[in-house]
Amino acid sequence: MMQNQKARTMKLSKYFLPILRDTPKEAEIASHRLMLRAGMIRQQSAGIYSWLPLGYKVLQKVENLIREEQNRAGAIELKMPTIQSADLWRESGRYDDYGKEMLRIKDRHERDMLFGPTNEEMITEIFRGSVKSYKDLPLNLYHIQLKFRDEVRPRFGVMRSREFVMKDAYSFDMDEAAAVHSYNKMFVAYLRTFARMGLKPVPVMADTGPIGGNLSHEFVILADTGETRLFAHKGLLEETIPPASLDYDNVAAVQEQVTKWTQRYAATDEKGNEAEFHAAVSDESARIEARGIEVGHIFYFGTKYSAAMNAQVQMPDGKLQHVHMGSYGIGPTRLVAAIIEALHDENGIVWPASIAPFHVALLNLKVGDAATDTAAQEAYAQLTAAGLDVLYDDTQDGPGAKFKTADLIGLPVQVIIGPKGLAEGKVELKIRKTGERVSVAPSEVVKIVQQMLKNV
RNA sequence: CGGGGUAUGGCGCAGUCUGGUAGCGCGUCGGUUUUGGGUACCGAAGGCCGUUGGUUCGAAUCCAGCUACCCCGACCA
Repeated sequence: MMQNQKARTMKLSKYFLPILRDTPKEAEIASHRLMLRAGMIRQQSAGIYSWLPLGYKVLQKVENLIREEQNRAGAIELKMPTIQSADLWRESGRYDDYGKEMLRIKDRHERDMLFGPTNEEMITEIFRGSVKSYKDLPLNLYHIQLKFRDEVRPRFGVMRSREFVMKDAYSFDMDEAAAVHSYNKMFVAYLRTFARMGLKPVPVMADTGPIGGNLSHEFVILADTGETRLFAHKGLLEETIPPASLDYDNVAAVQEQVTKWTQRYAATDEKGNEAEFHAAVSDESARIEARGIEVGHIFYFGTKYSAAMNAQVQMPDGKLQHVHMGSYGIGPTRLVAAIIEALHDENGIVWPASIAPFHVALLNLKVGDAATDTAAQEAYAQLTAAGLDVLYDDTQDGPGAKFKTADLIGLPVQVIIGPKGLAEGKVELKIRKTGERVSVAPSEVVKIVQQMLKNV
């Protein structure tokens, strides 16, 4: 508990935050530029990145928020290895199908191994070894783990990297109807996950690609720099997110949500086309033809893997049945970039409070001045005691530099303590997102900051 | 994999055409100073100029090969 507390708040002078003033030349899009400038990531080789402390903090918050919604929807977390045996993939037939995107390696005994690009085979192997009865269904297992796909052309920083983090969940059901409910639960969980991160998710019909199957949706965040082209009804952007109180076991209620979110036309350019779109949405002003970033993808693929790998359960009538499966992916590393892409301004990143690396940037404008130091230290202690994550800029930098840095790293609320304000008995608070500033008495700081955080 | 480009301190760049042993801005470190939107000054550290080979008395610079990285197209979280 004590250690958690320590890790959550930080003095900048003791932190590792390598801010860059100049933009590295390779960074073409805002999120990549800002992540490098804010000292969140560092490239190690093409498509492979280190996550520096500030970036890693955000990544962990994103992962934890995903966890919360996966757990709420009934999925159960486990952890599978990154290195897999080629034999598993030979069983499903994908060892040869996957091609050069799969990183193949040999161990010291010359056995064929691989760095997993996904885990359908492995989870099916785990399932079939332990689950034998329909009574143990439904089951949804997930993990959050590094993946490696040897992309032909990695680009845009962590937006499309070769090594990346993926949350992948796998559902097992006794028949198609039950499997669709499992699919629907993940559909709802995804909507909630992205919405809680301050995004407007657009679920679009998608191609099933090499994963296979016949029911699939991509969750896309609109952004000009996105690589997915999509056609969608504008109404989707105003649709209401399913509430946390939704009963995930209520099949009809969950279906109702999915129906609401899928009744309007929305498809990627691989699945749909312009003519079809225009026919479906006659009102031109209600059409969105845009680019977006794919942050999640869900599939129902029936018995494709369970049949290939012989994963069966015994049914009530005593007969064996191949289980119906689905898989559900979110890319937390890409998501961090997508959030920045969607939420930034000319001064830097604008984090939503739910995933901000710290809640508060505390700026001491005159380090070394007794009154200012004392006031800042007090504010630091009070905010920390109130359970807020604080990054206290206690460096010797001038005020200008501190303001620029604070705007760049985009913490939701800035608490600004300087001699001018203190002379009037005031501390200045600034909301990063709106730029709105208010001056308050030092004793009010915690209360007002908490109010501000509720709205961002 | 096809097309285009780049490689010089942590970041951004100049120097290459016209060979003579490396420079600027920012950052970093030490000090002084300053402090309400990148404060100023003094001092310091840091680069076998991507790599291998060649030409030459001498190569960051000329020639050849290789490698890495970036950008534009087909795949994905």
